[in-house]
Amino acid sequence: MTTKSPSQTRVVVGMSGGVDSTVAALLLKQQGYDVVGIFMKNWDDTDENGICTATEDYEDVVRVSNQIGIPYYAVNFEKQYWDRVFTYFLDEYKLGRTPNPDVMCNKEIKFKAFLDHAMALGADYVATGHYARVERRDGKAVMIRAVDQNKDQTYFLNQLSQEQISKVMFPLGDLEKPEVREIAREHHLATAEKKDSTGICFIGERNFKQFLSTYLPANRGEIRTIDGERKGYHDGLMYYTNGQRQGLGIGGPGGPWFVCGKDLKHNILYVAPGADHPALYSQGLIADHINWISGEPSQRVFHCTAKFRYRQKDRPVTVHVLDDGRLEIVFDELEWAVTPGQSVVLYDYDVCLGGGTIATILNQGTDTALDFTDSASL
RNA sequence: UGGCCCAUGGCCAAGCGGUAAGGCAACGGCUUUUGGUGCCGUCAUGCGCUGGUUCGAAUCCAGCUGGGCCAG
Repeated sequence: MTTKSPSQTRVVVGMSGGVDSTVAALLLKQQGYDVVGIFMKNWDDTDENGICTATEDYEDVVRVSNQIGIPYYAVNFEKQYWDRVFTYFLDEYKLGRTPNPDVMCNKEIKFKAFLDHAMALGADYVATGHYARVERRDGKAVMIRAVDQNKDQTYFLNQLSQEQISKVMFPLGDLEKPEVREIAREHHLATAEKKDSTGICFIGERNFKQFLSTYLPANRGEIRTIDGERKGYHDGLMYYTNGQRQGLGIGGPGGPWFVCGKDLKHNILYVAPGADHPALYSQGLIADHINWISGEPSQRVFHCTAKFRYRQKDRPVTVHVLDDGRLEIVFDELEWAVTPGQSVVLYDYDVCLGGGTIATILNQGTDTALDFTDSASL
C-alpha cells in the first residue's frame, strides 16, 4: 500500500511506561521512522494513599522519550474505556461469567480509540509493545504468534479486524523478552529494569474481591456439591470462576475443592472434590462474537488448535461454523475448567485465525443431572 | 445410673515414654497484560483440665470436664 520511506512514515507508539513499549519505540526510531510517543490514561487509579501509578508511568514515558529523542504526549480515554470496556466487564460479571477486559480493551481502545486518534494526527501506523507479528500474505494482513512463545500475546488480540492490524506494527514480535530487556540496558533506558506490569490493563493489580465489590452488589449464598450437599457459603457468585480453588473456605478431610459451576438463578456455587473430578471437564463449547482476523475460513468444519485461556498450551479441536456465525468447538480430548466469558482463540500453526467469547460449555461433567451452562447464561 | 471407648492448631489426622508428621483451609510471596490454575513459604513452647509416676510424658496412672456407644 504505502511506498513511503521510513523517514516519511509516521508511526505513533502507544507508550505505557514499561520496558516493552519503550524498546518498541527505540527500535522504530533506529529504523528511521518518524516516531511519536503517546501515553494513554484510561483509568483514574489514585489509590487510598493518593498514589497514582499512571503519573509515575507517564514520568517514565517522558524520561525514555527524551532518551530516545522522540516527541511525546498524553491522551485521555477514560470515558471511552469506561463505556466500552468497563461497562462490558461489569455486565459480564452480572451474568455470572468471567470476562477478559483486556481483549475488549485491545479491540475498543488501543486499536480503535487510540488508533483513530493517531490516524487523525497523520500517522501511517500505530505500534505497541505487544508480542505478536503481522505479515502480509496473499494481499491480506495475518496475525502470527510471537517468536517468543512464552510471551506471545495474540490471545489478547484475537478480536482485531483486518483493517485494524493492517495499520499496526509490533516491533517486538521477532524478539525474545530477554533480548528486549538487554536492548533496554544497552541503551541505558530508564525502564530497563522496571518490573512487568500485571493485572487488568490500565487498572493494574488489585485485591480482586475488594475491587469488584465497589462496583457490584454481592449476594451471599450456598456452596454445594453437584450431589446437592451443602459445603459452605460463598460471598457472591461473581467472586468465583470455574477451576478456582482459593477462597472457598472448605476445610476438613480430603483434598482441595474446585469451582465447577454456578447456578445464577438460585445463587448457588457448585464445587467438586479433587482436580481430576469429571465435573470439571468438558467436551466442547459454543462461542459467539466471532472475529476472523483474515477472513472466514473456506471450510465449515475444520481441525485446528485453540486456547481457552491465556498461558495455556494449544489444544487440538474441531471447529464447526454454525449457520448463525457462532462456532461449536469440539475438543479432541476433555478439557479442564473451560469458562464462559473467556476468549477461545483459534490457531493454524503459527497463524492466529481469530476467536470469540465462550458462551456455553458442552457436556460438562458428563452424565451429570445439572446443566450449569443454561443457568449461567440466562 | 453401671460398663466400654474417645478427647492433638479453624477443620481432618499421624503419634503409643525421648522432646508435636501430613492434608484441607487461611495468610504471604513467585509466575502472569483478564479472572483462575500452578509453584514456594508461614501457620500448636504445646496435645480437654488438674495432679501424679519418670532423668524425660501428647504418649503411663488418678480424678474432673466434655462427647460417643452398649446396658436401662
